[in-house]
Amino acid sequence: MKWLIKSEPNEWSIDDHKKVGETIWDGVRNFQARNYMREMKKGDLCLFYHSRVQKSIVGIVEVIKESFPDPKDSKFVAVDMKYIKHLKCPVSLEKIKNSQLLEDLPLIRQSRLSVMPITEEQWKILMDFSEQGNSGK
DNA sequence: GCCAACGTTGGC
DNA sequence: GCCAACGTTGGC
Repeated sequence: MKWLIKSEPNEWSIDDHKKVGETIWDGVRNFQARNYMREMKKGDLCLFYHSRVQKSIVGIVEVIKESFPDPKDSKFVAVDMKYIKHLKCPVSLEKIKNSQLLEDLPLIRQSRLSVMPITEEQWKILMDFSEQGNSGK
């Protein structure tokens, strides 16, 4: 499956993730997001979204270890993620909103959800956007 | 920085 | 088990 995960770049950015390569993805404190994380499989790819400050999808990471109890709160779960790459051009929230093809993305529908599944079709559209440029910063 | 939306908590 | 109060997220 494919996913989209959010992070505030002030707290954890795609650049931080690039530096360390592989790291734990923890701190998710929402049951719906947790349930999605439990479904993540090794090898699944995730879009990395910067919330608040940049509001753009900026890169791709890969699940390298499936869900295990969050070390800080065992009611929730964490996974391990490996940095794959930055997108050629970030895909802004504005651009996603303007695309009718993506209006069903939970990112639009449910702005507070921090982990969400992405369909193959949505993934493909977003990959196209990331190649096109002029997506704004 | 504000505040709407929404998830969670806790008193009843 | 309901729902008001509270806390947090994240777009604007």
